[in-house]
Amino acid sequence: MTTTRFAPSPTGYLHIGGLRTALFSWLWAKKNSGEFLLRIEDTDLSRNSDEALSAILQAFEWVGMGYDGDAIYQSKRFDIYQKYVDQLLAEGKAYRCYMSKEELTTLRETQMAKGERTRYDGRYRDFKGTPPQGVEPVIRIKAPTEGNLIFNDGVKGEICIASSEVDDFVIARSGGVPTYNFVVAIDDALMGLSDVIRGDDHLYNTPKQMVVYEALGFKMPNFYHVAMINNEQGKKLSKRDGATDVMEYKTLGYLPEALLNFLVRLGWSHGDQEIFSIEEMISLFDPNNINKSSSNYNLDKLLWLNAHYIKNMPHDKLATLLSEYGVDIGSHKQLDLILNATKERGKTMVELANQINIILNTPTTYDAKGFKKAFKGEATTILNDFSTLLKEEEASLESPADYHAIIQKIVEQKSIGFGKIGMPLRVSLLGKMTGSGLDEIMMILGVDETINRIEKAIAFKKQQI
RNA sequence: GACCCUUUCAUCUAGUGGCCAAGGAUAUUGCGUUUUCAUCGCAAAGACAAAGGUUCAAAUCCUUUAGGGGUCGCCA
Repeated sequence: MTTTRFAPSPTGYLHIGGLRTALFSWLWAKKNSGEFLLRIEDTDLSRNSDEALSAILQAFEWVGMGYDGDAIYQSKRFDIYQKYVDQLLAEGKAYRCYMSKEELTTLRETQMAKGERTRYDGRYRDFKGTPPQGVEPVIRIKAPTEGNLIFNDGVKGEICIASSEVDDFVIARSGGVPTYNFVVAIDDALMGLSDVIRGDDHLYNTPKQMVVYEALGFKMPNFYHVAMINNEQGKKLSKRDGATDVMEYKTLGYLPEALLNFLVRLGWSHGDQEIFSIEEMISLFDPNNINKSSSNYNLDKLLWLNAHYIKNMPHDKLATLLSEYGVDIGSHKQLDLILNATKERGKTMVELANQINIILNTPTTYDAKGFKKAFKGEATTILNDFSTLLKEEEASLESPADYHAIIQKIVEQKSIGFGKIGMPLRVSLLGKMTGSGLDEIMMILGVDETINRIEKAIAFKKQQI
C-alpha cells in the first residue's frame, strides 16, 4: 500500500513549490491506488491562522487534488506525543536539559567563532545532580555520538551525515509542547506512510528524524527530497519574481491543468513529452525519476501551456470558467463562434475575457493611429456602401462565409484591395487594427450592430474634420 | 564559517560508457499560411562549468577547482 502525505503548516498561502511536492505525492499515491493524506502542522500555536488554513484548502480544491480521509491536526494530538516523550524518558533515551537560553546563546557564539557547525554539547545528557533552580527544562533526545547516519534518498541516492553533525535536539519545549522533528517522525509512522516526498530543505531533518524512528522502534518510510524551484536567474523564488501563491494564478487567468502540467515538468520528465493530462501524469509519474538538481521557474512555458489548454478546452467548460473572469456568454447563441474567434488570441483567461469583451462591447474609443490610417481616402464612402449592401442582403446572411461574400462583392464592385474595406471595417467594429476575423465578428454581432458600429465610426470621422 | 546537495542550449529537459560531431520543448530570429493580429507549418541559431585522471571509447565513472542551492532554533 502506497501512502503519501502533504503536511503544510498554516502560516501562509500555498506556495507553488509546495504545490509541486503535493502534486508529486498525490500522483504517486494515485498511481499505486494508495492514499494521499493531509496533515496540518500546527504545533506552533502562536503562528497559526485559520485564514491560512482555508487558503491552503481552497488552493487544493482549485487544482482538483483531493485528499483521502480527514485532515489530521497535530495540535489535537499532543497527548499522543506526550506519551512518547514519557516513554523515551522512562527508557533513558531522552533526558531533561536545564540549560538556559543565555547559556545556549553563549555556546553557539563560541562554536561559530571557532568555525564549527553550531550544536548542543550534551552537557545534561548524563546529568545526575541537582537541577538548577528557576529553569524549566526542555526534553532532548539522545542522538548517536559516533558513526554515521545513512539513509537512501529516492532522489539523491545515499546520504551520509556524520553523527557528530546531529546533536541531542529538543523534542519537547520547556512548556511541554513537542517540536517539529519529533512529531513529524511520529505522525509519519503512525499514519503508515510508505513514501515521503518533500522539499530539499528537509534533507537535514531526515537524520534527526531517523534518531526518533530508531528510539521509538518505528519503520522508516522512503524519503524523496525534491530540489527547490528558483527564479529564472537561479535565485530563491521571491514575490518579486511573480506569483508564488497558487491562488494568484487563478486570478491571473491560468488554468489548473496548465499549472499542474507546468509544475510536473519542473524536475520530472517522460522522454520528450511536454503535454500531460492528469491521467497521463498519474500513469507515468515515478518519484525515482525526479531530477536531483533545482529547476528555474520560467513563465513563458507556463503561458504556452495555458494557451494550449485554453485552445483545447470544450466550449461549455470554457464558458463556465469565463463567468469567473467577468464574461457571461454561457447562453449566447453564438457561443461557439465567439470562442472560435477568440480562444487563439488569449494566453490566459483574463486575456480571453478581454478579447471577447472587445467584440461584444461597442467601441467607445478608437486607436488614434489605426483610425487615421484606416480612414484615409474613400473609406467613409466604401463603408456606407457596404452598410447599404448589408441591409439589402440581411435575410441571406446566415454564416461567416455569407458575410465574407458581401465584402468580396464590394471589393469587386469598386475594384479595390481587400485592405481598403478591411481596415476601416475592423477599426469600426473593434476600435483598433488587430483582432479576430471580420466575417466571424459580423456574424456574432449581426447586421444591425455591425451597421451601428460602422455609422458610429463614420460619425466620429466627420466630427474630426 | 561548518556540513550536505547540485552543475547539458537563455529556460525546462532527453541522455545511466560506444546508437551523441548531444535529441525535444519554451523563448528568440527568419520564411510561409492569414485582409490584420493571433494560431498553425517550416527553418535557423543555441549547451555537456573548468582542469586533471580511469578506459580502446566519457556528457555519462573518479579527483580537484569554480558557480548555485540548502541546513546549522525551545520555527515548521
